[in-house]
Amino acid sequence: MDMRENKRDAIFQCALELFAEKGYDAVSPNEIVEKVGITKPTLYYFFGSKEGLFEELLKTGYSKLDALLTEHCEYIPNSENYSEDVYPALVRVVDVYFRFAQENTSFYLMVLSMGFLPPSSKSALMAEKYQQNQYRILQTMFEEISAVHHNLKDKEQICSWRFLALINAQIGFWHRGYGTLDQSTAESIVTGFMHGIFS
Amino acid sequence: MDMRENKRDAIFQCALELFAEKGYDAVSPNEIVEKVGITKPTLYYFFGSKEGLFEELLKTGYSKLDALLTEHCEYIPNSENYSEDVYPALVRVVDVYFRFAQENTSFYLMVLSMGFLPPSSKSALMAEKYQQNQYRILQTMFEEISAVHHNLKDKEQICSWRFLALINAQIGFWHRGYGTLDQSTAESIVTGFMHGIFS
DNA sequence: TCCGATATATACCTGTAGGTATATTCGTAT
DNA sequence: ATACGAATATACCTACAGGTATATATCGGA
Repeated sequence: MDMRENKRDAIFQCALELFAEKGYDAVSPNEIVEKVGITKPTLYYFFGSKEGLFEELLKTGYSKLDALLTEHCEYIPNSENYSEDVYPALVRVVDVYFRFAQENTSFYLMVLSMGFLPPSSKSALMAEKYQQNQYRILQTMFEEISAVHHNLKDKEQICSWRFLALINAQIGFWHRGYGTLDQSTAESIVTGFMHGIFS
Repeated sequence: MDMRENKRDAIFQCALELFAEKGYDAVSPNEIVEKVGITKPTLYYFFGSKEGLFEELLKTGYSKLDALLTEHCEYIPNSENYSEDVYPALVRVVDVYFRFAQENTSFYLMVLSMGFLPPSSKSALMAEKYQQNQYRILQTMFEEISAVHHNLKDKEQICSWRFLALINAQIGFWHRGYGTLDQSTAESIVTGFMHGIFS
C-alpha cells in the first residue's frame, strides 16, 4: 500500500551497508541509487542530501543503542559483596554492545570506523556528538561505581575510555573472523578488565 | 644544493599532515600541491600517483616503527622473579608507541584512523599488510611470554590485540587533550593490563 | 659551450561526485 | 472522471578529482 516507507527503508538499508563497507567518503549517491534500483531524485526527495541521509542513519542507529545502554548501564551497589557488584554491571554493558553489534552489524561497523577517523573529516564531525554521548553514559556508570569503590576515584573517564576500547577491539576481532561475541567472551573481557590478563 | 630532496620531503610532509587531518579519501592532489606551493606535475614526477605517494608514506613510517618495535619488544624471562619480568617488557613496548606517536604524530594519527576503517576502502587495503606486521611483532612477544607463563597459553593473539587497543586508546585520548603519554601513564596502562583496574 | 638528464610550469583532458529543473505518473479523495 | 499532492524518471548542470601532453628551465659534465 504505502510504497513510501518501503523505498525509504530500502535506501536506508543499502546506504548503511555501503557506508559500512567502504566508508562515507568513498560512497557516491549514484552508487546507492544503483544498488537500490531507483534514480537519484528519489533519494533526494526523501533525504535532501547525502549528508542528510547519513545524519538520519546516525540518529536512528544511535538512538537505538543509547536506549539499550541507558536501560542496562545501571550499577546497583551490593555492599554485602563488593567484589561481585561491579562485575555483573560491566558484563551487562558488554552484552549490550555485543548484541547490538550482532543485530546491527553494518551500523556498528560504520560507527567503529569513525571512532578514530581524523577529527576534521566530515563524517567524523557529524558523528562526534553521538559518540560523546556514548562516553557520557559509560562515564556516568563508572562514577556511580567509584562512589562506592573509592580506588576508582578520578579514573572514571579513562576507565570508560579503556573499557569501550576493549569492547570495540573484540568486536573488530570478531568481525575479522577471529573471535566470538558470546556470553563467555563478555565475561572474559570484564574479568580481564577488572583483574588483569593472568586472571 | 640538491633541491630534489627538499621538494620531495616538503611534499611528503605536507601530504602526511593533510592525510592525518582529513583522511586519505578527503584529500585531493590539488590540495597537496597548493599547500606545498608547487604544481601537480612535480608531485607526479616524484610519486607517480596519489596512491604511490600514500604507499611511500606508509612504507617510510612503518619501517621506522617496526624497527623500533623489533628492537625493543624482546622478552627476557626472569625466572627468579616471575612477577617482575613481564612488566618491564610491556612497559618498553608502550614506551616505544608513546614516543613514536609523539615524534611522528601525523603519521601515527593517520595510522590510527585506518585501524578501524572499512576493510574494503582503498587506504585500508593498502595499510593492511603493515598493520598485520604490527600485530605479528606483538604476538611473537606474547608467545615468548606464554612459553614461561603458561596461563597465557592460547591467549597470545587476543592479548596482543587488546594490548594494542589499550595503547591506541590512550594515544587517541592524549590527542584529544585528555591525557599524557609519559612514563607513568605507560606504567599505569601495563599495571591495569596485568592486574586490573582496581590495582 | 653545448648536451642530456633532471626538474618544473602551463594548459589541458576525462570521468564522476553531488545535485537540480522539468516533466510525468500514481494513488486516492471527491 | 477528475483533480491534487506524493512519488519517480529524464536529462541536465557545475565543480573538481586525478592525471597527462607539451614546453621550458636548470645544471653538472664532456
